[in-house]
Amino acid sequence: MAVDQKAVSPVAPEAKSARQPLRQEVVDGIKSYILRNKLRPGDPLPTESALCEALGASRSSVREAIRILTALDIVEVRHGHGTYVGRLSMSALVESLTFRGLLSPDDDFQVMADLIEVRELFERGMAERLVEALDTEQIDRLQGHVDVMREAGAGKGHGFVDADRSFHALLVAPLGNDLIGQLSAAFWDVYVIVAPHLDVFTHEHEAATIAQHQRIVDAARARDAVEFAEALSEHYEPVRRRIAEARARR
Amino acid sequence: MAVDQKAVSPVAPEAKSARQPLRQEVVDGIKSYILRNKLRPGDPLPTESALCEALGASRSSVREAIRILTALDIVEVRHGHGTYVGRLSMSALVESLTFRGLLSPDDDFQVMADLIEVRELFERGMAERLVEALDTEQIDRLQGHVDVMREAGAGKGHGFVDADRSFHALLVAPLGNDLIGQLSAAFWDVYVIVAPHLDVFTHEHEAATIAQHQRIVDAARARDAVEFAEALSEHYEPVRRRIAEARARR
DNA sequence: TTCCATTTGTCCGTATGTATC
DNA sequence: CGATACATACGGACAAATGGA
Repeated sequence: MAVDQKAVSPVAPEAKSARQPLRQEVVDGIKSYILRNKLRPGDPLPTESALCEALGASRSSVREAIRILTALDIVEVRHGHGTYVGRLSMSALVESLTFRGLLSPDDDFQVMADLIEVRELFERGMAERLVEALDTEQIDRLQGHVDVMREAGAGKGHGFVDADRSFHALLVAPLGNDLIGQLSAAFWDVYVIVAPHLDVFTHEHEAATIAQHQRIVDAARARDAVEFAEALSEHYEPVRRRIAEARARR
Repeated sequence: MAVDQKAVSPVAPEAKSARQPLRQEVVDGIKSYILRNKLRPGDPLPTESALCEALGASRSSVREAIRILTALDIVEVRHGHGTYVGRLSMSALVESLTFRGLLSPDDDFQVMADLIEVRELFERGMAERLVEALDTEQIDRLQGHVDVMREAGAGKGHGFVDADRSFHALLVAPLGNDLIGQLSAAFWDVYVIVAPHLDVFTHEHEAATIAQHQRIVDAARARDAVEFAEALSEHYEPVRRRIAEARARR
């Protein structure tokens, strides 16, 4: 049915100083269009040809602008279907950090160590609030993830790591701070992608890992913030050690 | 002179499942090229035409791939000069978070509140380590930034906010965790960009802000972690309050 | 199922703007 | 100043994917 708004503004004449590349104007134009019409993730955007007309740019420029916005997950394109507002996820951060981790042959281990440290800071720094905020149902779901880890074992492979990822996602959820949850998940993704390339062995000792997660759940159920923080330490310590070992191996 | 390596790999035939768009293959090809040759930020990349030949793609596809990589700050383009390895900064995160903050008319204040909470967590959660790690010279430099804030006042405008930004960047620097510093700076940038659009007044009371920073410096000099953490609380509390007030104003 | 319209993906040729020598 | 190398931008053409008739 087509939205009835006045369409995308035709790009200001820009007087003399057109220092800015045209595609950047198109990027800003599309951003403004989304904001002006208060679109939400998933909402449809005009077709490429419509954007060309509205913004007075060639299809190449419009497409390059869309590519930039796609990389930032501000728009999402479905081949043969259309262009839509993106999910505004942390995908760009994951890509960027992953590449940084893979690139630096010197300090790549530092990148990994930094990642883990921030994740631990999120959980340990919020220990008091977490043992308060976690309700019984959430703790039961945490226990469920630990059980899944027990069943999955080393065998099926990513059933284990998926449960681990979900566990930590659920752990920080009750904070009500989406940013922490998304950053934590993003760092996890980066770690899982980069670690194998650096000979950092993840989850070599499943049994120990499971026990550490169990201790975290038990501490949460007991509402014991100190024990909770110590359990987190015990969980992150071997991760730090594996990174240090891999670093020493080089 | 041209680097003498075997050039970019010509994209695997990909058997049957060529689900992936060609530009994505080009993206991966350029990434691989950088990794394989261990290039560093600032190093030159092949020209567009060279990449076309090497990867067997048209200029359009190569250019769109470059656009994606520039959005992630993995490559950097200088018009009329060439293409280079990017700085791998957090620019993509800033753009993405900024847009998210501007987009959501409902929970945009939540995005801002989350940002501030993470920044405070970085500094408060590291309080013990910070008062240990900060040496006299660094504390003197912190004091210098506070002095700059005093002189700048409300007058010159961004001399004040620049000093504030530098203060917090320097504050977390001794942790030796670049990720924390870069995230903290990125969140600051997002806050400064988004806040004016939400009628969140930043720095309405310069005098109070200066006093709060001074208290942080004094606590660091006294190596008093508890006082240090309390000073940080006093500093972040009015920020949270301003966001809450703006939220209530809607 | 086939056919068809719509939309994005890819390619090419050309012209222009920009930086360096 | 011109010459060269490179990125920017345009417009047209055809291929591929999607969804509906």
